[in-house]
Amino acid sequence: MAAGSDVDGMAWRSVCPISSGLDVLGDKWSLLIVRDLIIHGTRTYSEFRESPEHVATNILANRLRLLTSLGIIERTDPDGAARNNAYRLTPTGEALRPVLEELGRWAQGNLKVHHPDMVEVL
Amino acid sequence: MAAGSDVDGMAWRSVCPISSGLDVLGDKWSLLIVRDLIIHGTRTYSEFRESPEHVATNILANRLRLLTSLGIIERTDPDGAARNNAYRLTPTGEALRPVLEELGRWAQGNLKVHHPDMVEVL
DNA sequence: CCAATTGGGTTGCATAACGCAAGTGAGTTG
DNA sequence: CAACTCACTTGCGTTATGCAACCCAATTGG
Repeated sequence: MAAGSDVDGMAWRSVCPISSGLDVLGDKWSLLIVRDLIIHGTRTYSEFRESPEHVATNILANRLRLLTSLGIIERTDPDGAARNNAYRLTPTGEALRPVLEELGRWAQGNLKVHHPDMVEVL
Repeated sequence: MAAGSDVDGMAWRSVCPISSGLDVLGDKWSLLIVRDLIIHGTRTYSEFRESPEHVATNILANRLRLLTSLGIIERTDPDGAARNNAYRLTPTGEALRPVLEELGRWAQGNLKVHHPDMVEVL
C-alpha cells in the first residue's frame, strides 16, 4: 500500500452531514476532478493534468484513488491495462453536480470583486 | 501582521469560478464556520470552539480573519471590545446557504454507507 | 524486432498547513 | 483587587502539499 488513501482510514469529525461531506471533499482538488468529469464525461490521467489549475501528479493519483474507494468515480474499464484507461463519475459522483453548480454560481456572484478575471462556465 | 490571512495574498489557480470558490472555501473548516452561523445567526469565538468538530484555536482565528477579509462574515460590533463580540454572515456569506444545503443533501444521500452514524440536520 | 516514446503513475525531498498545548493580556466578576 | 473569562497568539511537532525526477509497461517507428 504505497500511499494509502483508504476509505476505512477516513476520520469523521462528527455526525453532521456537512462536516462529513467536507471530510471527503473539503480540499482544493477533489471537486476539481469532479468538475472535469462533469464537463468532459470521461478523462484520463494526462487530461486531468492538463486542466488549468495544474495538479501535481502525486496529489492527482492520491485523489483518484480516494474518490474511487468512496465510489464517487470509477475506471471506464476496470479490468483493462492502466494505459488509455479513463475515469468517469458514478451516480454518486454525478449527484455532486448541484453542489458544483451552486458553488460556481456563488463564486460568480460574490468573488468577482476579489478576482475580476474570473469567467463564466458550466 | 502576526499570522496574516490577507485577501490580497490570495492565489487564484485559474479563472474558473468553481476553482476560485475552492481557492477560498476549499478546506475542512471555512464552510463549518458558515454552517454554524447559518444555524445560530451569530456566534462568538468560544461558541465556535464548542461545535462538535473542535477546531483548533489558531485555525479558528485564522479562518475568521480570512472570511472577514473576504466579506463573507463580519463582527456584530466592529468597533466594540474584543470580548463578547460575535460574528455573523454578510449577504455574501448568507448566499452560501444553497451550497451548504446541496452539500448536506449529497452527504445524506451518498455517505451513509461509509458513515452510518451520520444524522439529519439543516 | 528492437529503440524511442508515451501514458500512468511512484518516490524523495523541501515547504506550507494543520493540530495541540501552553501562554498572554484586556475586560469582568466576586 | 485578585481570580477568572474570553479572545486570541505562539511554539513546535506532525501531516499534507508541491515540485522534480524517476520508473515501468505498452505502443509506435524504422
